[in-house]
Amino acid sequence: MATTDAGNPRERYRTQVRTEIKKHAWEQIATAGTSALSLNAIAKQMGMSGPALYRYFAGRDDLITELVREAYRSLAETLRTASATGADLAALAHALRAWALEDPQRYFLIYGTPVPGYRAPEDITGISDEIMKTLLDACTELAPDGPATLFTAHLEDHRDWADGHPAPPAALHRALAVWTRLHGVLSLELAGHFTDMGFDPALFFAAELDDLLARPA
Amino acid sequence: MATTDAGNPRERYRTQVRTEIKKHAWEQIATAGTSALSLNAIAKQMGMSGPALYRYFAGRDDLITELVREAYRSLAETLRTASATGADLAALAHALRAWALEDPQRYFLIYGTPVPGYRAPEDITGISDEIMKTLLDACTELAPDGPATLFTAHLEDHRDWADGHPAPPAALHRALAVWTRLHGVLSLELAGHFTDMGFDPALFFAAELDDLLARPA
DNA sequence: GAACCTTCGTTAGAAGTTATAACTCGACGC
DNA sequence: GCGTCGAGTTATAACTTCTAACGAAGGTTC
Repeated sequence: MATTDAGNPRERYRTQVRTEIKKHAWEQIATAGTSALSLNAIAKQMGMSGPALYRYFAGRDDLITELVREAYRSLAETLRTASATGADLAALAHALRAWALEDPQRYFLIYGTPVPGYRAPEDITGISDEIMKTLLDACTELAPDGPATLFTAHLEDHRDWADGHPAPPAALHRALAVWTRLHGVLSLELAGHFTDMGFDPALFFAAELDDLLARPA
Repeated sequence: MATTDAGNPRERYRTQVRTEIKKHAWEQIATAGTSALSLNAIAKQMGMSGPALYRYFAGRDDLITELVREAYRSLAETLRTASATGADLAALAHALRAWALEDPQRYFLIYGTPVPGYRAPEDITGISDEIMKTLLDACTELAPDGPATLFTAHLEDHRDWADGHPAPPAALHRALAVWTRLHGVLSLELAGHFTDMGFDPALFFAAELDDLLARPA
């Protein structure tokens, strides 16, 4: 929380209003979805009228981008602290699920339907790199090596995304599998595709996780 | 295409205009995303002004619901014809991927970020049941039985969603795994999370599929 | 202390959206 | 021929984002 609140009282007030705006924005998103986010409604809730918000955000897109950044930071921090307290891959996965269930729309803000033209700012991709790094750490720690397959051979030649991480190809593969499989279960659960199906999503998530932990590749 | 075009010329004109509206809507969605869909813009493209569209759709939500229905129907038909031509699970998976790549926003219309309050009409869940049925068929055909696990035991007691399908628990589990894992890879690929990572998404998809085909559980 | 200047919040307004109401016109059945 | 039904129109309300111009209140500088 020790974000740069410069001694300047003007600046301090400014950041405080910004965070209050974002707080209301998160509430709106959580209840009605990102598409229903309205600057006017936020302004009304804060007792000030319309265009005042443009002193704090360049526009709707800028606010949403800031929320995406915040979501990425929150996820990265969640996984970082989990990893720092000696969590293995399984604990990391459960931390991810808990974080996602805490606010499904926040999860979808990161991993949900993209807007065709939109390209995330550079600093955001940096945070996503950190997330990938903690995932790669947990995967290399789990099983240093594994059997070579067609895809691990391909990854050997295309490991730029690992950003110099010393993970062996099998760990790279496992990291990708963890990411996509957990996202597969999680996103469909959060989207409500499992409701009325009868089975327990938590058990299915655990089963997928067990499978990821057990297998060599 | 043999949808009920009643002999009534009035009715025929009506359905033709409806399909033309949907055609323009699909174009808008494909290029700018569902959130950017504008009834006004569609009307302008068709050379008629604004409120005329309300003769054909009750509103924006009604049009989108119809598009969702159409997307579900398209996917169900794609998988049905693939299955009818003797396709196994692998071919089914590749048909799914081809269908998704053909129009990513159409895929996200079904499996993307949900609107918190929204509940799909009854007939749509019916189509989704058919999709699940062809998936279950392919899974039972592939491996009639498999080892009992904790989750298969749970599925044994919660198989209402299979809707009376005679698939053994292992096949139920495999169907769920196929669904969620392929969705995991596909949705992240379509959302652009793999761009700039270097590896080939098609190879990763194939690797996940191979894993799904090889394993007993 | 007085003048200045930056920043905040305001109101007014443009351009866009969904959606409703009321009206006109044309085609079809009798 | 005439009535009815439906399609498309304009007008209007109630929204939205966002810009422009203005007033007021704060801190800074002389």
